[in-house]
Amino acid sequence: MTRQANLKQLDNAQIANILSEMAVLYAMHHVEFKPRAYEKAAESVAAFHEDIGILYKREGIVGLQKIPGVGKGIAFHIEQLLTKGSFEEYRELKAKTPVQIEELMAVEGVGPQTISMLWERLKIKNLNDLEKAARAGKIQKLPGFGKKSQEKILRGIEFLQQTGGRKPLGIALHHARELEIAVVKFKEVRKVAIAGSLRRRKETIGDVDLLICTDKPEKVTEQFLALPSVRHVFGKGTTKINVRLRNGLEVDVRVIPEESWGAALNYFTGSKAHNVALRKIAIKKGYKMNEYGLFKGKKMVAGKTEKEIYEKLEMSYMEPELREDTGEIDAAIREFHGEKPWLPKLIGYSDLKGDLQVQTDWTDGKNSIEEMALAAEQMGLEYIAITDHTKSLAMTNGTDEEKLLRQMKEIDTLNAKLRLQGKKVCILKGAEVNILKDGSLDIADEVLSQLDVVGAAVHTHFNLSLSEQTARVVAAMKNPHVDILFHPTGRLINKRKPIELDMEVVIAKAKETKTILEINASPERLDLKDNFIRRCVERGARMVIDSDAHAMEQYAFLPLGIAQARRGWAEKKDILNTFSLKEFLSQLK
DNA sequence: GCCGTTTTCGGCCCGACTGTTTTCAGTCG
Repeated sequence: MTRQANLKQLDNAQIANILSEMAVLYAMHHVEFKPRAYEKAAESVAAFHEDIGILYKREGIVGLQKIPGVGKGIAFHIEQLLTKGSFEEYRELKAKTPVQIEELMAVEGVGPQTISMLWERLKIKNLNDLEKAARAGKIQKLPGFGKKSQEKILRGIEFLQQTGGRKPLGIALHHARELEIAVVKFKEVRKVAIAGSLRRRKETIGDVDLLICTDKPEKVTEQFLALPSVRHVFGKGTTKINVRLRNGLEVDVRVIPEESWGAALNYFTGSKAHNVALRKIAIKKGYKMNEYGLFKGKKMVAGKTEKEIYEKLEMSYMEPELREDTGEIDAAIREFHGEKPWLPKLIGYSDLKGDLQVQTDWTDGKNSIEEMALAAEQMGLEYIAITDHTKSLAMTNGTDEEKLLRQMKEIDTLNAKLRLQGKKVCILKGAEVNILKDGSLDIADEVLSQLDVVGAAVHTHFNLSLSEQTARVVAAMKNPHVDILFHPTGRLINKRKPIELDMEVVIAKAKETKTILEINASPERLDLKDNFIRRCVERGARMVIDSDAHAMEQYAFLPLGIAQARRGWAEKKDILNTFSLKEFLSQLK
């Protein structure tokens, strides 16, 4: 079993990056069909629910071929990546074109053919070279290029340097909704909708797709371009405009006629993979499908609503969060024909009854326990757990045993006061206990046993090896007082990588020890992320969705967590804080 | 290179817009 030994530490994201580089390299050399094959494989690897290295250790090359879009050829390449860190074709192609593909591709408007030309003619290898060449006016002299292409490249580089490309869901959603409100006020606008990855609630957003339904496209585009929030116009046509807002967000606007509303909504919501799969099915059934509708010959047979399109294709309606071509279409077809397993009945956006991670001014929160409780009641919650940080997290003024006991008394007093005032919200005694390097906790069991709910979390030693980190977290889950594992992978979106954790083991142990895994809804965390949530659902491990609020207004994070749960195919029953207080408490250890 | 309600061979989604052209390639979603 040579494959057991000496695996290079390549994670899914790194493998996906190399496969996607292969796609570009083949495209640069005008190889047909391979680019799409590699790109598809890269997407599945990036979204795969398990660490591919672990999958390979367990099941070998045959296991790798279980990844959608990965056949014999690419499985072999992945094996090479895992065992040797590279593979022949990759080395050869890189030798021919030794350029920084990922950073060049990130520039808006730059694709494989441009990169190829830049290398051949100007020996441009990276973003730095590109910027210099553009500033020196060398790009506009290339065949097929001109002054405008050169300026576009410079703007693209500037944008990348400012933003790093993608914005967290929470921020993009907020800005997009403001825009939606502004547009809906235009007189000639009949309907507005946010589409794209934002409608699917992906954790980060490249740009906003805004659909506008109107009979007067010229007038509406004119009004839109005159909005004070529009800073720069990249392009405008009769049905499509592309702008950058003052807040840095890039927006694609499509103007849609009423009869095509559903087709356009479907088309621009994506994902691309979901669309491609739908269109293939449409073709098989003798239709043609585009953003204007579903057509039999020249006759439009559906398009006004998404539902009627799906029905014509003999599938049930799929919620936007499911549309990633990861099994939802098969499930929708089965459901339409009355066969199981059906699509999940996703947890709804108003299904949460509690929040199990709330910090207060006892540590690093902004508001008092009482303020947080009253705000929770306003949000329609029935219970919250106060989970201030514990002592080993010195920078947050963490609580020790003595302080925790005092806080418990205060919570008793407050609960009594709230009852007298006729309030319904109940405050649970909790803590966000630190998991120390060896998996033990920084608060004594005797005190933990007096709390209603105990959350444990990793806040230090992020760099342990896979086996050490997994063992550490499992040890904490085995503690009979630990009810919830908070933000299990510790990642910060666009800032900090997740800790090395064997999630298959963590999920199995969570089930075994009756430890709940948290979906932390804080916009910078969204941890667990969607693919792990889906794995928990499949394995029957239980979860909660928490805001991790450090201030009253942060309960508004909860819908972001619900969105991730929906992307992970979670139903109400999978998320324990959809239960009433009594039911919830009965589920704890 | 992948994949199968047309298939183990022969296909592989579709349209808008831009820039530099004068009929189209490249990029994007």
